[in-house]
Amino acid sequence: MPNSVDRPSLSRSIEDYLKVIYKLELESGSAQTSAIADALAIAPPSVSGMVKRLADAELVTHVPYRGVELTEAGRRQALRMLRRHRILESYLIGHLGYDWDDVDREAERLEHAVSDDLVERMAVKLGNPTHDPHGAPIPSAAGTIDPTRYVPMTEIEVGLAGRFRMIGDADPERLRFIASLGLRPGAEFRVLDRQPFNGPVTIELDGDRKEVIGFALASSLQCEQLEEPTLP
Amino acid sequence: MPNSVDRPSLSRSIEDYLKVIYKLELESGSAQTSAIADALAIAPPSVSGMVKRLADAELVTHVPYRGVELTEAGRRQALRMLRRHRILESYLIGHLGYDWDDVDREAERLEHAVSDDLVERMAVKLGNPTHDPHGAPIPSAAGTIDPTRYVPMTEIEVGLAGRFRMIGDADPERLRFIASLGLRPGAEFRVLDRQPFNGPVTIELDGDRKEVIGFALASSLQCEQLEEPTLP
DNA sequence: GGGCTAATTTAGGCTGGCATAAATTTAGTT
DNA sequence: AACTAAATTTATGCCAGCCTAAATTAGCCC
Repeated sequence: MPNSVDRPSLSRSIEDYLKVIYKLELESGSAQTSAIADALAIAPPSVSGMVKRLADAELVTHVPYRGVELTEAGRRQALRMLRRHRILESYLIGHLGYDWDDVDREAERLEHAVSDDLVERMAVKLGNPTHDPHGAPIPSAAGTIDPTRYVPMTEIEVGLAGRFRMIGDADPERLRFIASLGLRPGAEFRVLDRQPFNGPVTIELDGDRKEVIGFALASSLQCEQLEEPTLP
Repeated sequence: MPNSVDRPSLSRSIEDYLKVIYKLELESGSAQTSAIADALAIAPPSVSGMVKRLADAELVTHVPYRGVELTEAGRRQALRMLRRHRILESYLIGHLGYDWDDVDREAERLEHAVSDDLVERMAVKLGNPTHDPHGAPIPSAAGTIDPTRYVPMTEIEVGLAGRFRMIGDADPERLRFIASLGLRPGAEFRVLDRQPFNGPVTIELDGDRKEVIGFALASSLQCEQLEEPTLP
């Protein structure tokens, strides 16, 4: 019996808050009330109220007017949710015929309902993957996660090669579009051109195909830089 | 797109009420406030309140002090939940290694979260089964269900043969015990003895093994009678 | 450092879903 | 027909989570 006693079972709402706070901390270092409200599509005062409850439960620390930070317990729960979500996505795609772009909604609903036991059974069926089909790292059951940081495609210099690793976005239309370009996690490319003023990026794929990608989209594509820039 | 518009999405609580009311109607013809309260382990006044809401939503008709009856819409939703539950159980057992006795809890949690789409995908993977591993009929996606009525083991006369078809109970301990007797859905037996005053039933299994089963347990075993009683 | 704006929190309200205590109805005696 | 026990409903209240409107605070500009 790996589970200590009975889970206090966080509410669905709290689980969502923790997930969002984790992502915000990751992206911008801190989680502010309005950013949380935006991400969850609720009004800022509602966030203030919930933040108080989260702080009471010692899942976050809160400095008034300054934002919120996950405690160790909060981080553990957030990673647990992330694991659930990504294992679920992987399983739905691998064993139930879901599409790359279509799977997020379903995983979002299930992640609040599945037991840890079920998640681990799915993980076993999948061969305990470390990355999901979007290229995102899957936290381990113990709560550790691959800390690799990627760079947005918009920051790779012209002339250099890169490898597309992960798409943070979950919008099905964007995912479908990316897939239609032939960009799947692991795909290599070379940056041919980068327009100034947040302009589009042109890349070469498979050694011959050229694709032009808008700035907003390109900056959501997390990549690995495969060559060092030549010093001037 | 089989789904009309967007589901009004019943709350988890309402889904549970409808399921319980359906089962009570099936077992005893009617669903009374206290029976619902018992089944859901909540206080009777809470049921009164919810019944009002269910009646407002036209899922149920309510005659004060007399109990409650599903409307056509309520019945449809109840059968939808039953399908979810039984498809989920079947899938968890068939594809994720869950045990017969262990699966109910997990299905109970998931049935409120899965989409219709996912349920149908699971059904396809299972080959669109009509019965779940406990022998219970699975409603079709269209909302029809095998109307076969079985009789409790306690009502089969001494000397006659029967076939165990279905166990209504979900208590893991009871399920394990039944399994340990070698009683699986489909198993044939012959009633050797039936004690009066709600006494135990003795059956013969596999042509030679004798088992004595207490009244309470035996009356939860839904069976088919395989021979007609000889007229006196 | 005074004042503006934007972010945040407080105040007060609503709904769903539960509870307990008290009133009411039903049904079964006698 | 009246009484009583059990079932049910009404009356209130609580908590989680959301809302809007109003007050407060932080950050910045001049």
